[in-house]
Amino acid sequence: MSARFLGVLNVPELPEVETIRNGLAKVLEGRRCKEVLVRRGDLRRPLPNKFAEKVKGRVFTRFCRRAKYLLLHLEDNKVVLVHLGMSGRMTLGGQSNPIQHDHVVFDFEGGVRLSFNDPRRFGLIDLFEANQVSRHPLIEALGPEPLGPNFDGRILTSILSGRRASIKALLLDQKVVAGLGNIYACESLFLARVSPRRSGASVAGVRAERLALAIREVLRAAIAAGGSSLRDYVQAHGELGYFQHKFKVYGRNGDACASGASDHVIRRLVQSSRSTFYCPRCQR
DNA sequence: AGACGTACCTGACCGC
DNA sequence: TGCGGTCAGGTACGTC
Repeated sequence: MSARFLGVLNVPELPEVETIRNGLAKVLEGRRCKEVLVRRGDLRRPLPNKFAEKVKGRVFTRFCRRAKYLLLHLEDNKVVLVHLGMSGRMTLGGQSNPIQHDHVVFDFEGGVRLSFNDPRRFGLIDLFEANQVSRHPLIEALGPEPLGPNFDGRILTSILSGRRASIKALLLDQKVVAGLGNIYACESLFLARVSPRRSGASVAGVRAERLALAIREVLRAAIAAGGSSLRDYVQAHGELGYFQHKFKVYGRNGDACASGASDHVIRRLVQSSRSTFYCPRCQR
């Protein structure tokens, strides 16, 4: 098995984490971890004490996700929580020498190696009891899972009610909707034809319904794209080329808007010191 | 409470 | 070729 990235080229948001979860589960679910090597423990937070000793020898039983968090369940009712931050990747390969920024390396039976690689070290790894997942400080305050069965315009309206900040800033708040980052927040607002400058409270009723549907559609499409390249990857055993698909507005300042209207141009603006890309004519 | 600014971190990119 | 400056953004935290 040649080393290759099971990671992302841009920032990992919900769809990327879901694709990684799926890819890892296929290879690692039910496998015993034989060895853990911590090369750098000073991530966004320090690795838990004796992390390697506690994970070594355990079977990884289930691979789950909440928002942008990976939850890797162990046989002894513990959970390894992984957040990829800005630049984190999970690479899956054989046991060649670790490369730069491979901070934690897991060797599984069968000669499979999982590496947590994160140049900026904005990511983190934690370990705790499985029955504490919903009470974990990083998980507890998260907003609704946008692909969950209860996420719709009604619930979005109630979350946004009374909020005066811009809808764009609010979509980045993980307590409002869990799992969106800058890219899919922009893409969702474009698909919903909602202006990023609107106040949260003004997104209600039909408009909130449109936005909720758009968020789900954008995330589903991205996961589907990730899944299809995952199949290519499994067949080809090469490097993953996914998440290269074109975004409709993100990073496209000055481009023609996808609506096709000749006078519609994508613009960039800065909100909460983050870039927003949108079509001022389509999005109201 | 919520809105905002800043820090964390490093690779990529640009201009000189 | 190299060097310094700037930008990118998820999240935590401090401040008003």
